[in-house]
Amino acid sequence: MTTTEIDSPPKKTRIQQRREKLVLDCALDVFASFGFHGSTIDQIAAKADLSKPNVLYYFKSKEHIYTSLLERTLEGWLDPFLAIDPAGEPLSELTNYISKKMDLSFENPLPSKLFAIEVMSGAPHLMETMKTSLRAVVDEKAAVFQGWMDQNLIKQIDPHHLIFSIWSVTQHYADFAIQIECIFGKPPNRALAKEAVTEILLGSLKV
Amino acid sequence: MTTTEIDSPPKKTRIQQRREKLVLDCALDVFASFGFHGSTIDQIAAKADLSKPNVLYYFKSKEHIYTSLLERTLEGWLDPFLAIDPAGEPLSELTNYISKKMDLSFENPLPSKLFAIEVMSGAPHLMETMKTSLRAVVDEKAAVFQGWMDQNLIKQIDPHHLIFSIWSVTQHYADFAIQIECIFGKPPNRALAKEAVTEILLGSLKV
DNA sequence: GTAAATCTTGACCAACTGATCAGTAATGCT
DNA sequence: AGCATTACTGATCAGTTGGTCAAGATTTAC
Repeated sequence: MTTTEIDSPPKKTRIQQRREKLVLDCALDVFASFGFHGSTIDQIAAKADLSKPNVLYYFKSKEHIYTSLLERTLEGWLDPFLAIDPAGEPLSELTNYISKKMDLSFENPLPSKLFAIEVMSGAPHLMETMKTSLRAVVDEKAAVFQGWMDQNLIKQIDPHHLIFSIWSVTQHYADFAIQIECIFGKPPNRALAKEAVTEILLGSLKV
Repeated sequence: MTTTEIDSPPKKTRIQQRREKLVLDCALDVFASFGFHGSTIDQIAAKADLSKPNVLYYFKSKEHIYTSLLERTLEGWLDPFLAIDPAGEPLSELTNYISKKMDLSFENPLPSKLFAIEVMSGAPHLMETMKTSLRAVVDEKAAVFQGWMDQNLIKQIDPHHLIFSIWSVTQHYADFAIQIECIFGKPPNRALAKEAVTEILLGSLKV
């Protein structure tokens, strides 16, 4: 009569929780560099300091690791995007969104890289999500942007392409961090990057 | 006294030329989707309709295919960028550059994807090039942009980040073509995309 | 035509891949 | 303590990988 029966399907041990998180963290590191086909369970196991069978004790297959990782990563992915407030002041909402995305790119670039490689590999595990939920979310926010434009709060620009532009530029600082560092000869000044990017992306929206 | 002795080192047979090109074309298709580690010689051979040993007859290893491909692709890569004329009218030069990059992304997206995956995999084969020649080229054009800004022909924006933004947005239409198609439910209207992107990227530069 | 050079292939190899399994160690529970 | 569940391991397997090689087919040059 202790803590049984509640939460019947996912009765996770403490070790299970820790190990699964450990494996997913290490898997993110590997998959975000080499994609699904280019990564091996051995790489993940080595990074997690576990034996390969032990990794497969927590996830029944390589694909299960990958899909679990995609799900977990997807969870927090659209949060800043969804947080854009239709009732807020357009330019400050967009500025804030870009700021959050740039912070994410600098502090936590791996999820962005994971998605990028998945999409470039043909998106076999994300296709359905993109065609349904992602599309719905994008269309919804595009409508919000369009509303702002109709009210003449910002200039007229195709809202979908505006979203794509913001995504591509901000995530570029995650996906292409190495290239940027090579060209600068050092890691970029984050504040400067954020400022420049914001001005480039939003400068044309001011009425 | 026919066509001998000229071009002494690379005395390529007609078959050699054709086959090497065929292999590289097919390799581009494979490597641009799965990266170096995720691709196999068998995939390339199958796509080229050649046997694996036959592919290895023309390139001694998988890595030789890959590096040859990177070299060949890099050749034409920076051409539009280098073609930006310091003496030209800034906004039309930039508009023209963006137009060319967008056309490339739509018509020939694979080179962009190839580079993207290579960079995200840690750029093991491009590191030196990026730190030297690419950096030099970017710095040179950044100086040109800075010159335009100093003459007040366009507004002040950090030129390096302007270059990164243009690259990321235009190449996004190559690298993330699948995602864009999922969200639109169909391939995007190219003219509209080009127009929107140009306005977003350059709108803030108008004096 | 024919001989030399080029081209192509099937068979093969060692290393690695994802995955299984029987058995062992550690842990949790009373 | 003692027992059941959970956690972990080495050995192993079948399939795939990059790469080799000797031998045969084809093209080229004269």
